[in-house]
Amino acid sequence: MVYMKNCEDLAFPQEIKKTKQREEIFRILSEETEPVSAVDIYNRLAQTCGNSNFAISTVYRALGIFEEKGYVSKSTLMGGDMAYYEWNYGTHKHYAICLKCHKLIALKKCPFEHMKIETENDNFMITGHKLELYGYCKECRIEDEDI
Amino acid sequence: MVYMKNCEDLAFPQEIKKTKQREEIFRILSEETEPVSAVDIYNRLAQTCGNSNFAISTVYRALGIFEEKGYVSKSTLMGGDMAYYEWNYGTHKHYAICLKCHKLIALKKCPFEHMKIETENDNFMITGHKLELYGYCKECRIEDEDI
DNA sequence: GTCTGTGCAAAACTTTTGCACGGCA
DNA sequence: TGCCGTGCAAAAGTTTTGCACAGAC
Repeated sequence: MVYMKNCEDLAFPQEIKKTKQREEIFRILSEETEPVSAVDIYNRLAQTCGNSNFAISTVYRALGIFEEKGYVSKSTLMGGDMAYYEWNYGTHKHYAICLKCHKLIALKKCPFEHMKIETENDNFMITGHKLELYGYCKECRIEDEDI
Repeated sequence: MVYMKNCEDLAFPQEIKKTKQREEIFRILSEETEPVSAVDIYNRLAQTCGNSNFAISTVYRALGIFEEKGYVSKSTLMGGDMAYYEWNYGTHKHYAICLKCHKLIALKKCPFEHMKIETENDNFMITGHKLELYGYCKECRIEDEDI
């Protein structure tokens, strides 16, 4: 995990070789406040750089490197079949996902920060976790009073 | 969510039409104590019933129905690209996943049972959640002292 | 007959891989 | 030269879909 003092410190990681493509992918990830899929990134590249010389495999490969070095975290939202990627700003984030409109709402803080969790035999060393909440956002509850 | 008093109550759900294929899929799910993939189920069907007349699409369709009615929960473990399915015994389960040997270890209880979680605008109605823990199990820590 | 579930094959979709080329030290 | 990243196409793997048929009511 890479820790930074604040968002202004955000820069392309030194340990990863810079290329035009990786810089663009980094820019998109760093501008984004929500997890994005590889295809999202690819489409956004097509918009900004013309539908020119970017390959989807380049996106996957760059994301793979970023993830391997701990700069990006990968997750599968809503048990879906596509992976979403998000730049790691030191502290991780969790989301609540509206079951109706699929909007993501960030949690104020990680509920596990100071929590002790017991596994079956109490002999598991926990190093990380993933959490997703499901439910209904304010707007969807107002629209549909059954909820 | 379907609540049952205990495991002996476990029976094929009345609201779903019984077929030979669905009963077999149900049996495999109910015998299994860990999440299984559609392909796992398919292979186990091939073993028990001969490699005869079962189609993988039948497995997916049955799982889809079970999930839709709330009897089965689907998840993607370890950010992988395959979905795993598990029969819902009323109370849900969480797992700790060993990053080395990939073994699953069940949590003693859900850490969210009585927890209040705040979202950004405090206007989200939480109805469910998914949690995965990562780390190292006892055996893998002993084998590899670096951990 | 009607309805629903199924097997089979094909398609769709996400992700990975092989390979040749291009840029750069 | 050697190395690494890339584009392109093809492949792999998971999941879905179309269609005709079989079985139940």
